[in-house]
Amino acid sequence: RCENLVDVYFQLQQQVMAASTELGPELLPRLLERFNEVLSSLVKSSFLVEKQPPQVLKTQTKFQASVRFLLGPRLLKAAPKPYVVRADMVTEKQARELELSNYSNTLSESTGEILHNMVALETNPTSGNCCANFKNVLLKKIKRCERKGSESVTEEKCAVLFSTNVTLTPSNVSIHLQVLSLPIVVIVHGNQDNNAKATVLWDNAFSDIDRVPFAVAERVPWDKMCDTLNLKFMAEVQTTKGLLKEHYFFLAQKIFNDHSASPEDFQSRHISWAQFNKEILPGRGFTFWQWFDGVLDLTKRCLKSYWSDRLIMGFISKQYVCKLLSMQPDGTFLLRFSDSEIGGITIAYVIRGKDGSSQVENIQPFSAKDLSIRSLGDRIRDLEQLRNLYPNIPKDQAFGSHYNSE
Amino acid sequence: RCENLVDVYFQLQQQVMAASTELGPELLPRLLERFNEVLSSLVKSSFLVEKQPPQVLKTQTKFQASVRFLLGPRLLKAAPKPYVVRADMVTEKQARELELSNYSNTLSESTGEILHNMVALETNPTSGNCCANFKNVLLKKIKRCERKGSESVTEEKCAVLFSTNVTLTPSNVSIHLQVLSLPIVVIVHGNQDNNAKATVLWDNAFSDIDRVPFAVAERVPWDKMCDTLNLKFMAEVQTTKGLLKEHYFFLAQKIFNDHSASPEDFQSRHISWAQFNKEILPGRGFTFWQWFDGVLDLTKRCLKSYWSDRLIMGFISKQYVCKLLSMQPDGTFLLRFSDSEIGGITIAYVIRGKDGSSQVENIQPFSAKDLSIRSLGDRIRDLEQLRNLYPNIPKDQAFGSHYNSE
DNA sequence: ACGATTTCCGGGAATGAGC
DNA sequence: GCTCATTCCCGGAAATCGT
Repeated sequence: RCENLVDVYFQLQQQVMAASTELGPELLPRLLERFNEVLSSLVKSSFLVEKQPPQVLKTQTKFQASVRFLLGPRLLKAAPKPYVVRADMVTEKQARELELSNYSNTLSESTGEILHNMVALETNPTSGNCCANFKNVLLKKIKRCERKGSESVTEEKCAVLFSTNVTLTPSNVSIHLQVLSLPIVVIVHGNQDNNAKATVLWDNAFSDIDRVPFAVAERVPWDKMCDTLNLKFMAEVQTTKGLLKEHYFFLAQKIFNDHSASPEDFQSRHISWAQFNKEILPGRGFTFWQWFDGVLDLTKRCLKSYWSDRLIMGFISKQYVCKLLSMQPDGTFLLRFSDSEIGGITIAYVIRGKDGSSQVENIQPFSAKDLSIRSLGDRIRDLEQLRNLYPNIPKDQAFGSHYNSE
Repeated sequence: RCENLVDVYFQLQQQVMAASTELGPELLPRLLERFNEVLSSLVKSSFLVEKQPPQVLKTQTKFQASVRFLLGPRLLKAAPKPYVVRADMVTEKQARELELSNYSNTLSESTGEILHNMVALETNPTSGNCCANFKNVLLKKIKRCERKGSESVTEEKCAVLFSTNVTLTPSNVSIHLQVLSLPIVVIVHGNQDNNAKATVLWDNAFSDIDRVPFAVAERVPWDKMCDTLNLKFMAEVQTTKGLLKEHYFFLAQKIFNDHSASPEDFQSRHISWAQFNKEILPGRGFTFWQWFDGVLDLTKRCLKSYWSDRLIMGFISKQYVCKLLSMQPDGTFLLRFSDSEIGGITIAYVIRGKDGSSQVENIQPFSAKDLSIRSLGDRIRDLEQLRNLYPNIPKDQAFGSHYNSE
């Protein structure tokens, strides 16, 4: 597709050249200059990141990336010595300056050394793709920017700048190609992964297509956030069963810390980045996202099939569960994610005395580690006091297919 | 002490110089040359490794070492710019060549890059020590030698060569100082630690003082081995209670795989390196040393106090235990190290029926991990069938001080 | 003193080398 | 296919930084 444009370009150029005598000495140079501009911008925009580096990037850990020069096969046919593409870390500020200069600047200082960052731009003879494949790249160390106030390192976005100089074959024009990766959060330890993922999620979900790098809204409509959380949940857990209205309502209550508003009230509200992953949930030791990510992780690792069978109510408050279960017969239970513990799921069940009194109990939440020792299904089978999954499915019917053979 | 020798040397030299005219033109040059030799050898032998690098050295892991130039304070008083000592890995072969050349050669090729291997030789003003302190050294990668046949990388010995050039102040003589560390086994992963420790233990215990680097006997008298194991055991476990005659007998039976010889027979035997840590014990998946080191580790980590109270028979065969216990009353037990499992301790006890029949049981051995969950003492308290520690100490009396509060 | 950030490194798992 | 050797990297613990 891109090649066609080049063909058109060259045809046009030839026609102009053929008609050069007729065009007169004033028009011709201006036309030729215009041609150069067009070619240059065409060529530059055909230099793309094919495989993005990981957006949460850990130092001292190998990663992969690749760039592709779409017009390479067309314009670099007789490359004498292979062109080399280099990859460099750039800060958000550097990226912004590059963008402003329309990618004509070259990079001054490095913000972190990348090992094996020079790779030949090669045209694969079979597929005809002109790529530079960074297979063994590793960020040695990151130089952090000066941060203002409460900003944490996991809110800091950088990018990888891929750049090379090529000489186009027919015209012998030398051209500097540069392209930026998507924004990247650099971490040095797994304990920063959570927060880095939040930054990336927020950026990917709420940034405009053509923004100044890497500006993104500070607050967004809650229903957009819901969509984002839902997509993230389904992608992460690998399930087709998404979040439901009631789940969103519960999540809204949690993130806004508002237990009086109605579902409709929340619809029109806005949620800020601070509420999402900076402010600690009241009475807890973690943020909304840290909690939600814990649920993602637990569900992905241990509860995928249960969730997909809709056996997990999950996103529901303890109080509401209490209300629901207290009207149910003895041994009715349901599953909800722990509010107090990251990555925990708990079983709530009702004990009903002969006199009709009812009491709702919550079992100490299970972590992914617990469930890897003995699965949720088996644990449910073990517990005699559990009879029916809310509203009233006999537990063996609901969970039978998840029991492991004794 | 060393300084005194230098003083004597200089006095002697001055006397000779004073008498120079009397000595005549033939004698004087020869005397002076002799003086130089003496000074040189004196100076060279005052360059020492103060703190040895770890003899089991893992790549990519920081370590420390230091060298000291005893005559530094005496002979380098007015050093204009600080002298730099460098540290390099050398193979056994290189070490041998250095030794042969009497440390006059310089190193040709490196066998592994050491990071931060250049350190200033500085005289501490308060203590007056002239040292180069390698605080932050790290072996990046090791180049292995070609190995013959069944040799494993953990049998390969190298060393660190410390070297520097200094100019002595009074005489202005320049001199090249070199000194080798003790032999070192380089590993790349913790799973090689065992075998590397075996090589080092064997080398430290059985090498001659002045040997060609790093020659060591291939077989040694068993009683020397016993001493070595005993010293190692006490050092490692940090106990004053060493191994006993019966323990040596059991170890001999195990390592020689000979269950008919008497303790005296073993006394005169020789044990080979292969028997120590190359040959797999019959029917087991490990060598003698691997097993013994497992015992060391377990005892050091979980059983120090029990061993020091002599509550652990430990090194005793299952068969012999059976014989001992079967003549004891019901519930008599003792503790022995597992033969089949590395780093395991098992409880053997006797069950005596009312008819006088007896049966000796062995409890599934406990590992260090098991014992860190619940200690040995508490486990013994838990087990109702255990009554008296062999020969006949009530268990609460023997182990009472090791019980943890409930 | 505390939380944030980073370094250090043991050890499981994957990969590669040699047979 | 196995064993030996190495690389890769998670995540606990400790050190260090910043305030």
